[in-house]
Amino acid sequence: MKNKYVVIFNKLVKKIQQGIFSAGETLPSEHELTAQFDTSRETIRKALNLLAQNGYIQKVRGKGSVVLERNKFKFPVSGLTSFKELADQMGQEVKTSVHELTIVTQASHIRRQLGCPEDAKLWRLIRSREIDGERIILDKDFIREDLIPDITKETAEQSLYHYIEEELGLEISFAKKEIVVEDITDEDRELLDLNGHQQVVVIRSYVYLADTTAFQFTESRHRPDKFQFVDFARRMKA
Amino acid sequence: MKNKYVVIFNKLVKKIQQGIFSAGETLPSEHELTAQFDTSRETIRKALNLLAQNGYIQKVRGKGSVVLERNKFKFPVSGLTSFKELADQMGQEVKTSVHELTIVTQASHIRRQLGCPEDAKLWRLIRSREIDGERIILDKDFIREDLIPDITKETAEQSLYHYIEEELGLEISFAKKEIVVEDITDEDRELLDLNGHQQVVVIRSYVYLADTTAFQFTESRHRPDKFQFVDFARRMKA
DNA sequence: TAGTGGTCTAGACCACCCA
DNA sequence: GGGTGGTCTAGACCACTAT
Repeated sequence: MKNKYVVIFNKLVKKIQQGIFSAGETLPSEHELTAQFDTSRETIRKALNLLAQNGYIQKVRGKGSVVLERNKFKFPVSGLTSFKELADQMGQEVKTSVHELTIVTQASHIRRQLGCPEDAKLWRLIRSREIDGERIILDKDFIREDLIPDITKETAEQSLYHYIEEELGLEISFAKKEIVVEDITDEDRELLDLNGHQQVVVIRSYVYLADTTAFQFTESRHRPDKFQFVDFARRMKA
Repeated sequence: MKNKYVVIFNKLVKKIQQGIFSAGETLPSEHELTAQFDTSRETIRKALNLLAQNGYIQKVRGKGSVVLERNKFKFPVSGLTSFKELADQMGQEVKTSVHELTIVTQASHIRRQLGCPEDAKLWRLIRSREIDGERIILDKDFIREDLIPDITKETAEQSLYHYIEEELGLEISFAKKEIVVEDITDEDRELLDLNGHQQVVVIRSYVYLADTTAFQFTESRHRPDKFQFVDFARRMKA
């Protein structure tokens, strides 16, 4: 909350959410905002770029920054969100069960994908997520033990990301994801309430730290009727 | 190709693709690049931000811009890509069949979502996509007729986006997407080679022009075994 | 300590939109 | 023509990483 442009971004988000700036209208011009926040125009522009990237506004040359409607979709913040954040946002009751938490020394293909030493140990973590009394999601993680040394059943049941970012002070930076649909496995049958479904939606992701090291591979298997993914894509600009 | 930072971005991409800068190494420092390209540091930073947004590099404070590996996933350019671009990238033989191309005056719920006048007409376009001899994808579009007046069977079979951007000179800006899995309909059964599948992956999207007007709603229905979505998410920064 | 990227400033000129 | 956002410059100071 220190960066000036982040502070300004947050203030503008609040005003949009409160309806002080409402959809369809334009924000005050960059020049005006520069005066209001007593800063430079480039700083204002950084704040506005953040608003645009998060789908709050769209900038139109010669016209202004138009406030967009944000309600047609509920946005679970496109991209990097932990399961817990998502569940909290949805306001649903969620129960996580840890089925396996072990150290493995095999799985060299995953070790290679993560780009870590051949002798590195990996955590193997299997969790199911129960929402409204049904086990709907199966999360299977491989996590580098040399980077994240202490994982307990308790942290795995709570938020792993919170532990990594807050307690270990590591910064999670980006993730590559793949979404496909696959036939169910015996493991799915055992650990999920499939309700007759024969396929699951599989999200595979590699998660990277701020120093470019990959530390986690996750396979998240969702029952199709309870799966939703929302995305907000825009043409890339600087 | 006029903007200085875009030109620099393209030159750096080429060098990375040629392996002149290879994965794991760092690019020359911003200071150095400023001298090399005879420009200001902020301009170099814009080019580097583009590289980062497109997954070519990751910047690490105090260290440099690290070149990332780009081959673990094939990236079909996250976000806004037309079907034709995608198919071209994959190098697959694709055949598009137009099943319906009409003007509708009902469908007021879609008209409301698009935020267009109640009396506006909408194109209704239904196409199937055949890849390797199988009809795998069913695309159902609603398009504002007041913005895109002339759609022929031929343009619908070729690239609609090419027509909109190149011929009409409209700039497509961003899209909101939702991905879910649904049971098949009679229409799916009729127009797709489902190969026994009982569900399809449905991508619903609203597509916006640069002036913030929504002009298209698309429902793209994919046979699950042929569906893949790749995403490259990063923490948002300015 | 030297070098890196991150932020911030105060100007400038341009392309575009609208009255 | 006056206002808008888009680009670009030439500095400055800071936080971080390496050695």
